[in-house]
Amino acid sequence: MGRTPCCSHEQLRKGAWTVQEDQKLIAYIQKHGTGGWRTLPQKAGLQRCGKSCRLRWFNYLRPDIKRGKLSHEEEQTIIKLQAVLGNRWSSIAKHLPMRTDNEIKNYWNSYLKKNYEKQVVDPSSPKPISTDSSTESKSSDLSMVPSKKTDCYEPDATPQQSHQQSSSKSMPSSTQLLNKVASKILASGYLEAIKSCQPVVAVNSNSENVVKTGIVLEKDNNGDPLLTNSASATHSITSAQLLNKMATSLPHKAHGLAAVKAVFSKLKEVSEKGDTVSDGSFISSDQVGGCLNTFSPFEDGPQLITKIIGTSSSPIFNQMTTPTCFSDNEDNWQCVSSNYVSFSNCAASGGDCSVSEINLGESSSSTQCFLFENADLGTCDDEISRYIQYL
DNA sequence: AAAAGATTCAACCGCGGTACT
DNA sequence: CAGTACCGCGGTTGAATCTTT
Repeated sequence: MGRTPCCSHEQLRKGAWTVQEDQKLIAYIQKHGTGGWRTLPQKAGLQRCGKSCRLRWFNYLRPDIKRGKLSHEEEQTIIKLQAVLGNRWSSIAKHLPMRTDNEIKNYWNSYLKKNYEKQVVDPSSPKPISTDSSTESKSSDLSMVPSKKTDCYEPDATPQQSHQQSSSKSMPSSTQLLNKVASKILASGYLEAIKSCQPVVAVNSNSENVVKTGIVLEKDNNGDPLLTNSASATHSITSAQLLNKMATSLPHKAHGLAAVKAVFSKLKEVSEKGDTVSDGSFISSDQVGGCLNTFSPFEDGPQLITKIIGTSSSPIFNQMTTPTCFSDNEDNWQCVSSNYVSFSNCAASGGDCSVSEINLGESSSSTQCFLFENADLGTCDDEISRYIQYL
C-alpha cells in the first residue's frame, strides 16, 4: 500500500515542545476541535508534523488527563489488566480514567514490570476463569477479570466491578438473575426493613450511561434513566431499582455500610438457595478521586455470584456477577455489579488467556467472555449459540 | 563536588486498520 | 480493486533528571 511519510518535511521541528507551540496548539484545538491532524499544523501555524501535534495533545495538553504519580489502586489495576490484555495500553488506559496509554506504558516499562516480575513467576500466562467454581474460581482468577471504563474508579474491587462503558448495553442474564433474587427479597418482606429510609439521588449521574446491578441505564432526552432491558422494565420493581434503592437510601455512612452489607448478605443468602454459589475474595478500601468509599458487600471476599449453566460435571459456561458499593462526596450510596461469562469448551489447555468482548445477540447486547488465545473461535460457536439461546 | 550509572517520560517512528477516491 | 490519506497504536529512543559512588 502506498503511504507518504508523515513527517518528511525537513523544515519541521522535532524534539521537546516549547510553551509557545503548546499555546498555539491549545488555542487552535479550542477553537476548531481535534481531527485533521495532517493539516492542523499549517492552520495552527506550527512547524510540526500532524502526528506530533496529535501526540502532544492527547498525551500532554488535553485538559481531561491526570498527571502525577499513579495511586496504588491504579498500579494494581494496571498489573491485573496487563496480565489479561498484554501490552494493549490503549485498552488498559480505558480502565484508568484520565490516564494516557503512553503514561501507563512508561510506568509499566520503567517500574511495574520490574516489581511485578519479582512477585509473579509467569505473569504472561494468566489462568482463565475456571469452569468449575468448586476448584479454581478464586481470587487469583478473579483478578484477571477485566472491567469496562469506569466513571467512578473503584480500587481493589476493580477491575471486576466497574461501570460498563457507555457503548455497552443491557446484560440480560445478569438481569434475570438479579431480578430473580430481587423478587425473592421482595417476597421475603425484607425490603420493608429499609423502606423507611429516605430516597437519595444516585451518584455519578454525569455519565451518559450508568450500570446498576448489571443493567445499563441509558438516559432519555430528559436525562431520566431509561431501562434498556425489557424483562426488567416489566418487573414491578427491577433488580436495579431495588438494589439501588437499598444502597442509596442510607443517610449516614456508618449506617449505610451496615445496612448495605445486610442487604447483600440477604442477597447472598437468597442466591445460595438457588443454583448459585459464592466464592472469591476481595477487601473493602477507602477511595480517592471521585468515590470516597467503596467496599464489597461481603467482608470475607469478593463474593461472586457464580452461576453454572449446564451441569456441574459438564458446564457449558460460567456466568458471574460481581457486586460492589460505593459512595460519593455526598455520602450517597450506589451498588454496581458487572457480568462476565467464561466458556469452558473454548479453552485449550496451556494457552494464554485473553479477553474478548463478543457480541452475543442483538447489536445492543455484549458480554465479556474469556477465551484462550490459541482457541479457535469457530469452535466456540456452539457454546455461544447455546448461551444466546439461554438468554 | 563531580562523574558515572540508572531512571523517567516526552516524543519519535513505523506499522496496521480503515475510509475514501 | 488498488492506491492514497489519515488515524491510532505500541515499540523504541534519547534528553533530562535523579541517585549513587
